[in-house]
Amino acid sequence: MSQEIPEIIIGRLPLYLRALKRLKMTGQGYTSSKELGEVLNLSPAQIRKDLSQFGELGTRGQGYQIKFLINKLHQILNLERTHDMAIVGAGDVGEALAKYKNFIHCGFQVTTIFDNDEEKIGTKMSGIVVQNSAEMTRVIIEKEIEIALLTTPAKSAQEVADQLVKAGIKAILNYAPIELKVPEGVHVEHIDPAVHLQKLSYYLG
Amino acid sequence: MSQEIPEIIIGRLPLYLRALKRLKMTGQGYTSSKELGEVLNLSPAQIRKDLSQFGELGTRGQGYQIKFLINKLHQILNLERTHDMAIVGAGDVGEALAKYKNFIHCGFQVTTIFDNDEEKIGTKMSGIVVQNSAEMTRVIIEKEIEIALLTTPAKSAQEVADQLVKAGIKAILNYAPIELKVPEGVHVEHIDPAVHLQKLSYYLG
DNA sequence: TAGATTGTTAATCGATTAACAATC
DNA sequence: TAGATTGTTAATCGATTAACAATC
Repeated sequence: MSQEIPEIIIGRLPLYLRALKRLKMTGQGYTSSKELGEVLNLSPAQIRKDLSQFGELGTRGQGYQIKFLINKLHQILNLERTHDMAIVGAGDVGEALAKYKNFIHCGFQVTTIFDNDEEKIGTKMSGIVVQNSAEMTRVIIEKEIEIALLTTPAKSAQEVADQLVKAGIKAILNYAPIELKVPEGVHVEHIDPAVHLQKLSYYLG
Repeated sequence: MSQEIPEIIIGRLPLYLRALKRLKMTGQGYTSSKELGEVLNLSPAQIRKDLSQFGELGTRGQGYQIKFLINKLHQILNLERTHDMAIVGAGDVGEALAKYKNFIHCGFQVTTIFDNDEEKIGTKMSGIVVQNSAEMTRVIIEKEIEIALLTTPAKSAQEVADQLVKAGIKAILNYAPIELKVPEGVHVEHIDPAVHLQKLSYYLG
């Protein structure tokens, strides 16, 4: 049935989900593409087009039932179960992510932390014992970890990514300031605050 | 001369800059759109098109002089001076950003931290005294802070953004999981790890 | 000169928007 | 029935790519 949905649409689904959860808290049962558009600064047409990729999720004349649509998005985005994640790199960024409270509430949890620094191995970070990176492949497979949060320095990021791919990881959230090479079928998202700031800086001119 | 450059192009310039700095470290003097494309997983044509928006920055037959192009991008992106930033919200995310080491090396520095929690006001976070949010407008103007890192809970984010706008802030890096409404001329970039993870999660299905 | 690579035009591709019949 | 709002088609818009003359 469903043929290849454009990545740009997949990227918007979490925003829809976030907005819907927010609207649900206000107590209302239904919303419309118009209302969602206002909340998200998107056009109603775009929202209808995006959602229609996954079937007829609304009702003409009434709009979208919030509860139903949240459920549907959970299904589509594979959020019906919690995903286990590993942090690779027990530096400041790794620590911040280990402490980050929103994850569990969004369907994710950090279960494992790796580092190659002898000083750090065996110590606890946010309640989790830091393990030796040398054990990474084995542990990832054993614990069925699905997602890696890559927080090593740029220098070693590609090497670590290669190991993660070997361990069967298909999803990497990359905090290292470098573009990673990964084979087809492995997905990488990038977060680099400096890149965002430099973009903002342009508009200060 | 230069008429309205598309935002999508501005967003790629920091990536070019990052890649160029990396190439410079290898010691080579020139690069090409082909090489940059390989490093960044972009097409050479796109890189040439993007750069040509800002004049003839390369030399036919030779490519781009790395030093010159880095300089030029610094000019374009307003990175020839350091930008002062304020963190609003002294929680875990705020703390992580206060500690983040890459900023200064990219042309940014955190000079001020605000919070409205009596317990936190007056304490130090990464060497910076947390100030009362009630003083925010005054302090931002006095210290000529240009960029705000918004790390409050979603609940208060819009209200804080409104105050920031009143204080004359034109650039906000928003870590709160909510879309902000800001007037024309104010620029917002969003960072929400959960949104990236939920996108990745789709591809695990 | 031959090889390399830019800057730029035209062609292609894909995403967004407008419009409206369907239908609650 | 009248009003509202979806799902979908067609039109528009903008971004990417291909191709090549210019030129080092």
